[in-house]
Amino acid sequence: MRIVFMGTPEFAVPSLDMLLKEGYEVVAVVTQPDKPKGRGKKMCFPPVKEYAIKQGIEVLQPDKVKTSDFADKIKEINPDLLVTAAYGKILPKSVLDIPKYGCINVHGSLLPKYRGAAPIQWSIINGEKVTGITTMFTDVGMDTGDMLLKESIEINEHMTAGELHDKLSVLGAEVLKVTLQKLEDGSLVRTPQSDSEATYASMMTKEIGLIDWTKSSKEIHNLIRGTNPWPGSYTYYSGEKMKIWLTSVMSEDEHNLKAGTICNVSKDGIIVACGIGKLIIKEVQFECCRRMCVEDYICGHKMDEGEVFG
RNA sequence: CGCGGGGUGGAGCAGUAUGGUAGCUCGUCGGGCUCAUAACCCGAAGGUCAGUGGUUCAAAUCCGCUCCCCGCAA
Repeated sequence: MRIVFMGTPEFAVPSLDMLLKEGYEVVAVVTQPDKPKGRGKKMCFPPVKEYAIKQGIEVLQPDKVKTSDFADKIKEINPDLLVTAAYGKILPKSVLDIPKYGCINVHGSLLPKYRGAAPIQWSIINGEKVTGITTMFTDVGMDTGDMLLKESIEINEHMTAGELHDKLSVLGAEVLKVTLQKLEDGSLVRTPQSDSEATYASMMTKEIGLIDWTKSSKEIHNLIRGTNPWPGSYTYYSGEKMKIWLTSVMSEDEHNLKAGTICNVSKDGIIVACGIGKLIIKEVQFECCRRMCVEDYICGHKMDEGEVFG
């Protein structure tokens, strides 16, 4: 089976890897254009491109996919199937209709929940206990196509978005593998999504990471792990931006302290009063410094009880 | 050449405008106090001040270059 694989970030790499290991003929890889990245504004290849080059696969990086040029290029390649995984652009019907089997997408949530760009982060931020992978036939909407297979995975209360991402990217490859086997033996069943149950997971931005201390300790803890490692959560301490990497919920009881008040500072962590409950901060990072645990931080810095974050 | 902050005993920091004995908090080790301790008291070990070249009687400090870390921006 001739496959064109479309994907961009790290999440997509295990799926591409699986296709090759299973002996599928990946005739081209489509990925987003190179972008200047990092401190020196160096142009960087997307992870999928890095991988594809190592495997000697042709890489296409169109600026736009809703052009007849791109559709023509795919027609010329003439694949039997398109596989997408976190490609980052909505494909037009003119492209989706080209392969005889259509286009299969790997999505990092249990659809129709968390359609969109950042399902992994939002499922943690919202405190979900379970999420998973859904494979689906791609249509012209945003993750709205008919579902094929689902596999769920538990989220524990300490898991970060980064950890969940790594697990889901591997699970995604496995579910895709089974999906393709069923496609080939004709046993795939399409299940339409219930639009009324759909939710959307918008793209992550830095602003999402700003901590609102009037929320509960649990909600804040979820925000911090859901934005770890990117974009990260932060607050302000005496005018300086303070990024918070690691926390745990200390209590969920009512209290009458002002939200954001520092209750205790010790080498075990910084205890902060939230709207409801208290949170213990264990790892922080200030601008210009590397991230460090609170025990290290308080060695050379002052932070007193009664001061307020935010 | 995108902007900016850093690299100082094991950890986190001060010292750098005005060159002149290596300093603070913590940890470690030893001793003391205590029913006891993560608390307190006394003492000790531990540093080619990121590297490199230069200026100087003298460089953590001034000048040149290199390496590494981080924030913004993408």
